[in-house]
Amino acid sequence: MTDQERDLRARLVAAGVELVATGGVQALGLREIARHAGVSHGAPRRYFPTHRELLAAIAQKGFGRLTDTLAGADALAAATGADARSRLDALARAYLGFAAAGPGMFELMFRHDLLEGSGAELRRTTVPLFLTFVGLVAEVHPDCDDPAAATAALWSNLHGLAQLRAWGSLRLITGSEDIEPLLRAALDAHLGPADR
Amino acid sequence: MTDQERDLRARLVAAGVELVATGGVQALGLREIARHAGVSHGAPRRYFPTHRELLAAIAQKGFGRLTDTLAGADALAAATGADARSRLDALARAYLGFAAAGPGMFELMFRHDLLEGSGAELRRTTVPLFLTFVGLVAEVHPDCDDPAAATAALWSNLHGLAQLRAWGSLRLITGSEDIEPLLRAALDAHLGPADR
DNA sequence: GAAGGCGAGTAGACACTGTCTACGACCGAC
DNA sequence: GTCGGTCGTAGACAGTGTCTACTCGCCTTC
Repeated sequence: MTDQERDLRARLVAAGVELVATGGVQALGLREIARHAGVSHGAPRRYFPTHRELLAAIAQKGFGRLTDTLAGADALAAATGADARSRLDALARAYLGFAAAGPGMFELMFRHDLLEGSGAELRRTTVPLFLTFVGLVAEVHPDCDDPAAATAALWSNLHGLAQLRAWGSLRLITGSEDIEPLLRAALDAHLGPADR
Repeated sequence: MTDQERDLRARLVAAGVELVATGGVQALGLREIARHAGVSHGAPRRYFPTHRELLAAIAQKGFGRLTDTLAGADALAAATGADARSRLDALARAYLGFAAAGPGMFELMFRHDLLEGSGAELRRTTVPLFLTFVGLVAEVHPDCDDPAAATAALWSNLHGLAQLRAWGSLRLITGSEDIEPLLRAALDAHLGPADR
């Protein structure tokens, strides 16, 4: 039994991460998480006064993993001597990959009705990451007078693509589940065509 | 007492539309909708076997209104002799305006956990509208070999912007709630800079 | 006109949820 | 050895969505 297993707080969060991966957001009932962690339904209250605070902690874990995923992808791209455009490409794919790998967690992370109050606090984790995004965009568009706006526009496009796919709307609209041409179109639009 | 008030099915949907506008998705409890419609909690079952089917009907109303809103905005723009680019501009603003005017309904419409099964069916309403989008994009980009992909990319960007704003992430990232520069950046990226 | 059938809505039960409160077991400090 | 505090348990409570009688009023039919 590791320290992490001993600490109920961490155990509850881990149980939530596991549950949301297998059963989606609706599997994240307070009692269900407690059961999965092997404690009674009243136990979580000691660490999380309310159900939402527990969900927020689980989502926090998700934001941490997203940050790690993106940072890892960017480090990998940078290590191979990729230019800014290629690094943004890698980041975008890592973002969409994260959403596709854990759609339940991805949904939780942006369900502000479940995280209300702590939502903005949580997403603060991704701000430093956003700044590296901005730096790369500024490198691609040296003459852009508002790189933050351009980056936010690109960021929101990735978000939209991730959710279009999660909702299964891609097939409805384009007749195919393949997100690749859409991602390429989005990146080309925001960053200019890739020179390959 | 109008016909609509007499027909409980329509009355329940209307109650849901009203509730989601004032109290958000979490106000859409089955019993709460029934109360608001002035009937007992068992009554909806006659028309909607399950809670989700009632929610789907409410969301359907939302998709209808979105379609009307966008069609109205486009008709207005077209009537003033606007070119394709300006019409897309108007459509984009109408889309974001719809999301901002009724964030609860907008959230419901894309909560696939609540609408699962009927979600794709619902969104089918917007497909014809999407096709007019594609036509306008093809007009702006006559040499584009995949206008559907380009349109889906633009569409997803608008989606992302709407949700970034709904989550209050704009201030977090750009330091301002103003979506205008982001919308402008997105439209410029996907459609080229406006010639004004 | 009376009787039977049927559809619409009511009311209660059921299992479940999140929250709250009282209780008990444990453990280190004095 | 006893006290105090922490941690988890167990039950109550109001609320939920679903399911199942049951009632009432209307319409058809004889």
